[in-house]
Amino acid sequence: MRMGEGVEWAAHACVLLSALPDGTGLPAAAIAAYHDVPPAYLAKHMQALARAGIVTSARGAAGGYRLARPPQEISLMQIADAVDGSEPAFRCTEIRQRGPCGAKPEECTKTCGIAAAFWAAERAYRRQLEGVSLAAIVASLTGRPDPGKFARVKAWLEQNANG
Amino acid sequence: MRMGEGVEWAAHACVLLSALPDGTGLPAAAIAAYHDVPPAYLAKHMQALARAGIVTSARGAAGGYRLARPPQEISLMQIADAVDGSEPAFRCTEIRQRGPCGAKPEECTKTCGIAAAFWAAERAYRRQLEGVSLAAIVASLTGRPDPGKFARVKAWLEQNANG
DNA sequence: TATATGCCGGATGAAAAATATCCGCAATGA
DNA sequence: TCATTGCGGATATTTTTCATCCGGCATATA
Ligand code: FES
Ligand code: FES
Repeated sequence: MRMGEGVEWAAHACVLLSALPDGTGLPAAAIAAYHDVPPAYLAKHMQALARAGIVTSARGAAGGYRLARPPQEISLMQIADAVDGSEPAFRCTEIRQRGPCGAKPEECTKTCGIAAAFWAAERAYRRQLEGVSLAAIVASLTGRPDPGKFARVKAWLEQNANG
Repeated sequence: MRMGEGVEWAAHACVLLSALPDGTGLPAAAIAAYHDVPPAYLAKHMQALARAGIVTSARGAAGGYRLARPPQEISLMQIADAVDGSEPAFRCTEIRQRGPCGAKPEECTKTCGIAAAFWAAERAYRRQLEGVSLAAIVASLTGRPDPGKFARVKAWLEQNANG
């Protein structure tokens, strides 16, 4: 069971966008350059974030991406859903209805206990991620290591942001 | 993020094995026929269950599979791990160390907050599945619909089991 | 011992999904 | 007008999953 690597890219992109000065936009190409990932592919993921309403996009010269909401109101779950899809990981194919002793459809009014257990576990997973906001992530990242780092990022942003 | 469909097969296979009379074994081909799934492929998953110590296998005439432990001591998590692998779904590629403002390795002594959040959610998922025993699944399945069903399964097993 | 049964593991192939790129189009500001 | 930038679709490449097959070995039964 593996999650697409685009989720890591998108989450870090959102962290970067959270440091973007108000009223400016950051082009997808700049976000890709910052993280050293393929620009065309990251652009796809940014489009997914835009469709999900997590970031807003402005086309044309002086355009780019910025967060659609304050970081407190963006959760990791929303980012992962936008990029990786929100379908359940466990897919029940109603195997209990197949074979020589298969249950008849009218006997299967309630979901199979196995599927129910997996889906309950996925709900626990989702509940956990819904409780982690982008703001909390940023706080855990910027607080620590070296104040110069934040300044360098800010300088890079001012050079590469539009607006 | 999707889980292999072999997990559903293996879980149902374990449910079936839990109804197997003591001292008998059920060949992989019989398990496949019971669920109407490709025999050769299910055999692979059964081998994985055997390697994980969830079922034991007996070769030769009158051989087959049976549970290695009582159903109370088998969890859905163990089955999923055996069949689908136990690697974390979220893979951190240390993207924070890349690009023009990348952090130096010596700054990255602790795991990135994003990866930590995803892995914490996966722990919640695992904790949930570890709490569901095969015995609980069987109870939720056999209690309900129709007593004749259980008898039919038993009869099928007696016809197809070895031992 | 001979034979049939049945698991084991590796090799192989087909199908699907993830990864990655490109291009034409529309929108926007200079 | 013209350069810039996001949008969406089409396409190509790589990786993973799904599935089958076969030779080898172990075991029970006759
Ligand atoms: S029938 Fe799909 S999990 Fe039981
Ligand atoms: S560097 Fe991998 S999740 Fe942050």
